[in-house]
Amino acid sequence: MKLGVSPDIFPPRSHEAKRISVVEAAASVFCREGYAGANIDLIAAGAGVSRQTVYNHHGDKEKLFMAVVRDLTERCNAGIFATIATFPDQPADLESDLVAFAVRMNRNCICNRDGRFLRKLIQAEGERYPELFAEWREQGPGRTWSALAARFARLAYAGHLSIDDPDVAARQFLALVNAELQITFMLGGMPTEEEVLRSATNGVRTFLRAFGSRKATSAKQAALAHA
Amino acid sequence: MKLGVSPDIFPPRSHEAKRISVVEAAASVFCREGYAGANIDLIAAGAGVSRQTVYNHHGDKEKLFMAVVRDLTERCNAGIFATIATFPDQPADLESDLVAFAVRMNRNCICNRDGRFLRKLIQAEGERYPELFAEWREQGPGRTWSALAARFARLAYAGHLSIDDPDVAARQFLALVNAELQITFMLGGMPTEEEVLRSATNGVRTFLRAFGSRKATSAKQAALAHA
DNA sequence: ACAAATTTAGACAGGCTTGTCCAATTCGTC
DNA sequence: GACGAATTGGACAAGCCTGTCTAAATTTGT
Repeated sequence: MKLGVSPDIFPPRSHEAKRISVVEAAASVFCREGYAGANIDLIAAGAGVSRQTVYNHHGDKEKLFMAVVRDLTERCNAGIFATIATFPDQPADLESDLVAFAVRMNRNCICNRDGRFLRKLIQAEGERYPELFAEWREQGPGRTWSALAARFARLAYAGHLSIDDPDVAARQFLALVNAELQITFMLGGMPTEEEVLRSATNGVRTFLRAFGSRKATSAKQAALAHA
Repeated sequence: MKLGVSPDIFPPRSHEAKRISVVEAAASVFCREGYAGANIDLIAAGAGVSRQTVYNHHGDKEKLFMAVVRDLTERCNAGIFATIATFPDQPADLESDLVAFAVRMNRNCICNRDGRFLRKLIQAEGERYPELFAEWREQGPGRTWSALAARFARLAYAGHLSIDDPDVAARQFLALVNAELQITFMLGGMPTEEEVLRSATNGVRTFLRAFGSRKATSAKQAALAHA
């Protein structure tokens, strides 16, 4: 075991660590250059690995691409469901709790590295690999919307919201809190913390104007009147 | 018809027709395969011309790509502003008029061939050609939102809506009426007429729950109470 | 119909990329 | 330290693509 300072930029890594490193670098290059434009040498260099190692681990370019997509899909879905678990089921202040939830959702799932990469790969190559992205579609957005809809339905049942169709409300919630980030997303950019917060704030405000229950609203107005 | 101008200013009609045909075919191939994956032979075949003609008209692959983007940007912006001109400034039935407007917007600008192609090119190559898409960004979304915001402000001033910030309302209107089409757009697909109508109907309903003026609402309720 | 411009098909060089092979080196583990 | 597995760098063939060139065929304007 070497105890001296290693001059290498890349410290020694295990077999599995290298496999992961290759997938990470591949994700970056596939996203930046597209599938056809991606260069295995560039990926190997990005991973700090020889080209042969890339082939040893993943066979060929297409298998590597699939590994990248599977990896991103899995991590993104995990992040999304972890974040949905933080939904404010018993809100202290509904508006600020929903804004905070929306910001978490954006920061942890949509704007982060994995989210942006997966979105770009889906947009660029989705038509070429239908079966690959069909899995994402069912596991990801489908279940996300259902889970979110269930949470909103619970809020409505508890009297915090007035919702006809929880599925529609869930989709519209996501659309609203991202309304001002569309352009940034389309160009693959990363919105600033301020932009995320502003979009979420405006979106939640509109969402509550549409779906806020009259009970909660009048209670709040009464509280304001008392003060 | 002849004005005695030098003939070389007027290229033969089929010359120009071929130029257009090449750009159209190029748009299709660039979108399907990405910039790096696009093949000039494929474009030439799609346009029904020889490869040399492609080079005669457009120089090289990059110039051809820029011509494609400029073409799509121009046509899309023209379509968007033509559609915004049909905004219901004096609505008979606000809800159904806004739904019809949203459907027009989707059908003529967002879901049509040019819209889908331009969106995909921006997503795939936007970071590689910042100056090219910066123009689109300013001429397109920026002006679209301003124009739409102005129309909503007028509706609010006339008492049909209750809006704090017309710019935010305009962006949220677009986000809401497209809320249920996101997945289809992401995969580059074309939503059915029913999907467009349903998304617009749900979106406008929520929009009006949030921004419908109390005057109009209470007038409607009064009318219902009278009946 | 004639002359000029345009288009075509095909060949071609040059460059780049994928994927393989191999000998030398390094790593992990005993 | 020693042994087997993994890794490296480089060379390599094969294929693809861009962009150029040419000579022949076609179209256009007059």
